[in-house]
Amino acid sequence: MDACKVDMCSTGLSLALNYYGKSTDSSVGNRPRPSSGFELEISSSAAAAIEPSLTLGLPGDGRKAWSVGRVIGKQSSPTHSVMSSFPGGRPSKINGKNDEAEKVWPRISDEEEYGTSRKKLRLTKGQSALLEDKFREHGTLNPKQKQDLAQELNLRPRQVEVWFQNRRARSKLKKTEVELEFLRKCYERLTEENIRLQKELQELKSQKSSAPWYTQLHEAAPAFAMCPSCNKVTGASDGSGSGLLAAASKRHFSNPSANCAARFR
DNA sequence: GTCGTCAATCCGAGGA
DNA sequence: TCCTCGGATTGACGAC
Repeated sequence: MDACKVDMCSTGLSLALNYYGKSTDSSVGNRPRPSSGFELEISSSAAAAIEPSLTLGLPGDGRKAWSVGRVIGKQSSPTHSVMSSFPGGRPSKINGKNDEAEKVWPRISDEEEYGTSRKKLRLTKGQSALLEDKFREHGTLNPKQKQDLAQELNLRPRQVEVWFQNRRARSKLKKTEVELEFLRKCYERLTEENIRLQKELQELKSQKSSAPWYTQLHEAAPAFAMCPSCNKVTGASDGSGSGLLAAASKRHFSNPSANCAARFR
């Protein structure tokens, strides 16, 4: 697992972007648990207004335990073999090149479904376009819609189902990539902000230590205020702590993660 | 138990 | 030859 982490000392915030690499090992004997995706972890050491820990996991939901690699040459189960869409001996090309006229809703006959070699079906542009349109309308199809669409495209319902399944998976992947890019940018912004705040804090600290004693006294004044009605000297009413640091952090840190979080809404 | 969906993976086709 | 795309398979899981 790769991870990058930044501690925002001045704010008590800690950020970690974890990447869980994709496991390709699908050995049956010692089944690993492939888990892949990105996870942004925002945690706060301060028991303050920020959520103690926020984890954004991508893309797996942890539901899947593992998957066993396919056995080459294995015939699929009866239910699946009926649905199989790699018919043996089916020519994918005519005269070495796909003929557009022939490609209009190519039909696969039943006997072609049980062949030995695995030929890849390529959907025509028209078929793909229609499938895309339907996908934009609804990400999943009910059995009736599936049947109708299959009929319209001259495909088997199973092929339509598989197409939607793959389409969902790939669009999710795409979305994950976009989110990852956003999180990276967010992370970079927060890192820069953190560096800037640290620098500013240092400057303020050095200013404070080098200032004359009466200036320091003046800056500390908010801790002791005069009540306008009773003219008595009292402690600061909001109890928000010592002037310099509190003011500085109030002025410069107004929830830096808010901008990033807002964009997820 | 059946069905639908998902994650992981395979693997043929085609382009660089 | 390598890489990417995309259609297909498989097994797990949840809902019913």
